[in-house]
Amino acid sequence: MIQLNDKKYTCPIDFSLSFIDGKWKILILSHLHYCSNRSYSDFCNNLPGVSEKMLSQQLKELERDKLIIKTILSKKPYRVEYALTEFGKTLTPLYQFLSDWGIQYLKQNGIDYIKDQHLYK
Amino acid sequence: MIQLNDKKYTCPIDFSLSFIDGKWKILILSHLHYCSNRSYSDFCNNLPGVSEKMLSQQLKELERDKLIIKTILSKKPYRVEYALTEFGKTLTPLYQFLSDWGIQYLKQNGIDYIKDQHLYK
DNA sequence: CTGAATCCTATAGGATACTG
DNA sequence: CAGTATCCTATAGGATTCAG
Repeated sequence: MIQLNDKKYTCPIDFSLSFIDGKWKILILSHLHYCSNRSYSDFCNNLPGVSEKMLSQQLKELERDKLIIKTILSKKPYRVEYALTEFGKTLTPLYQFLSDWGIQYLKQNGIDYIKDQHLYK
Repeated sequence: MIQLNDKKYTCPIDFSLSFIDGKWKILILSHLHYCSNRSYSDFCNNLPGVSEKMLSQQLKELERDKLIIKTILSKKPYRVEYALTEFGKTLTPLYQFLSDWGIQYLKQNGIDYIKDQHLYK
């Protein structure tokens, strides 16, 4: 049992997972990976089904864990943008793998995501 | 929006995640990766905190998704063993990365998991 | 030993309305 | 635009007991 900051983890993987648990975190991170500097509403529009509550909650946790950083662009009109930190970028192989793995498996099920990407908007 | 078998996914990553969601799946899979052919009670003993309900539920889903396979070793006494399928092994980079990433980050927090692994049993 | 079945609770998560 | 706050529900998940 690993202990760090009053929390316990059964193994390193369990520890890693603690950064990316929650329904939307990996999707938020990967969106930032493929398209950096996104606004709050960008996420709303590109994460079908996310509720505002979850979005702001997960964004806050990701920010707390230093995986993303929020920059206030202007006070009025109030504008912000989110981006991956250097630390958040160290998870790049994760997004990449999950994406590649999914694409490959979808292909075996007759769905060519790359070729027909425009269909899946 | 990608549709497959009556389910919808926002992107390939979302699709991949559908195989590994649930609190214990990745840990179960990684345990099988590092130590193949485990029995039901092996999991009970090596996944601190897992309830029997969750364990059997997640094992069943993993089996349904063809990521693991259950072999009945003997009828009486009733004995089984679980192992990764070839398909399940295609997720190996995932376990590996999450493990490496966690170990590295732990190290930066003064925890040398490799060297002191015996302490974390 | 390997689970399935029940029952229960906490929390994840959604919908909506509101604020600077 | 970028969130908060509130209220509500569904489900994840735990504890325990039972069964082949």
